[in-house]
Amino acid sequence: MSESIRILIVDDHAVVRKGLAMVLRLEPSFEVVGEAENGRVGLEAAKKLNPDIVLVDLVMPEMDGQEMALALRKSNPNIKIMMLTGTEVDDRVFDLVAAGVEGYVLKNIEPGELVRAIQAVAHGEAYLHPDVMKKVVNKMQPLPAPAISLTAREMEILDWMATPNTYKQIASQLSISEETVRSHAKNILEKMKQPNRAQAALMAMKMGLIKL
Amino acid sequence: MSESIRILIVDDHAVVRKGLAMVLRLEPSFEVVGEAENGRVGLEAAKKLNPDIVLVDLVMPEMDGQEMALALRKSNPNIKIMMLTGTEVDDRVFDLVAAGVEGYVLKNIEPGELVRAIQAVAHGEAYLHPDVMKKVVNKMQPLPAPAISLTAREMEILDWMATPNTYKQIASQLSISEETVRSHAKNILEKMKQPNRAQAALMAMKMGLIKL
DNA sequence: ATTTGCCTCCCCCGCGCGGGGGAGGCGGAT
DNA sequence: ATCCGCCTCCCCCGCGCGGGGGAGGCAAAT
Repeated sequence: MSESIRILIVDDHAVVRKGLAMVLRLEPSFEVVGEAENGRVGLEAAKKLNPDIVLVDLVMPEMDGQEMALALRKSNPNIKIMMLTGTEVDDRVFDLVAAGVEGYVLKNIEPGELVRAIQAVAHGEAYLHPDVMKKVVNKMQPLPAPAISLTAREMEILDWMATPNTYKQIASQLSISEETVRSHAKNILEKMKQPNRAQAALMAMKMGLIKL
Repeated sequence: MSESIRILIVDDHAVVRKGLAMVLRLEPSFEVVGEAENGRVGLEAAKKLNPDIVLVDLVMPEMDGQEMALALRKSNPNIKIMMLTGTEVDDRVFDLVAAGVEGYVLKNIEPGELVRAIQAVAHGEAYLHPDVMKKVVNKMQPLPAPAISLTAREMEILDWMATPNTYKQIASQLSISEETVRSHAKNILEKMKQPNRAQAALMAMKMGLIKL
């Protein structure tokens, strides 16, 4: 807050760059330090200028925003990345947030909101457009478990089946016979329609049945 | 937008309830239709009043916000849930968003922001406090891969190791000898320091090395 | 009181797999 | 021209595990 926020704008349309720059310069605490017309140029500019944050258009010729974001993340992890796209939420957003992109806004955002978004991201927060956030949150929700009803004991065994322990080891942990564990395991595999421990464990993880 | 947003407030502190109600009534499009002092009461009130959205304090006696949210989600999935907590972001937030809670704000939120958050959630968007969002996004990022460098071929084999196929089947798919697959598998397990296919597959999934 | 679901325990068989060894060809790096 | 990483292929051993049986006890539901 004490120092100004140094911004680099990367977009293939000159009009958009100029427009963004104009809007952002209205904010006294912002300093637009550079512009670039595609990912390749933007990447080099970012390395030279070392801005606090880069505003990157997702769709660009030569090198798009996705590639640039991944590359920049590797070379300069301290530079925050704010992704800009059209009104549609792209599925690439998952790869982007997974890659550590801090911000994601749509181009129809209101200037005031954009300013707040940039401030938030520059201060170490994450800012995702509501639509994007909703998509991300939805993605987190475990898949609709297709009618798999395991008993409490079976859930417990399933947890253990996702560990390196052998059935014998699991048995001694639970103070029951190995045969009992094998019995439960058989029922679990049948209920889950999985051929072995490995697949059952993977399926359980996908459905959120077991902790990661 | 045409109709007003009907709100139910659930918090164990009367002062907080009154304060919230007062703030929210200032917004003409809001209608506070009820208050409750704990989850159990709030749950019944919600079923009777069928509000558009419930503001729920996370920590309450008798039945806390988590329990209430899960129960309400089951009985009335159409009612939006906005969780309120102190200044600390609780780890339960993961279970909550996974359960489908649409909103999560801290109590030090500014009134104007709270109004906007409620409007956003009521309109079907998701609103998470920036700190919460950051935590959630971080959770999505694959764990920092601790220096596991697999060759291209090994990555390919690893993918297959996460499937139900036997090494023999994988071999025939790739048109190589089963022995070669076993060879790669041995190297992979050693590099990943995992005792078997199952653990390697789970680890690969956690690290985002393989698709879900 | 009978049924039903759940947990418990037992036997046998075959095979997929982990772990140990070794070896040859091929391409890039130096 | 030599070295080294990668991919390829081979052998043997032991055991963990999947799949097929069956059985008894106990509590809740009916």
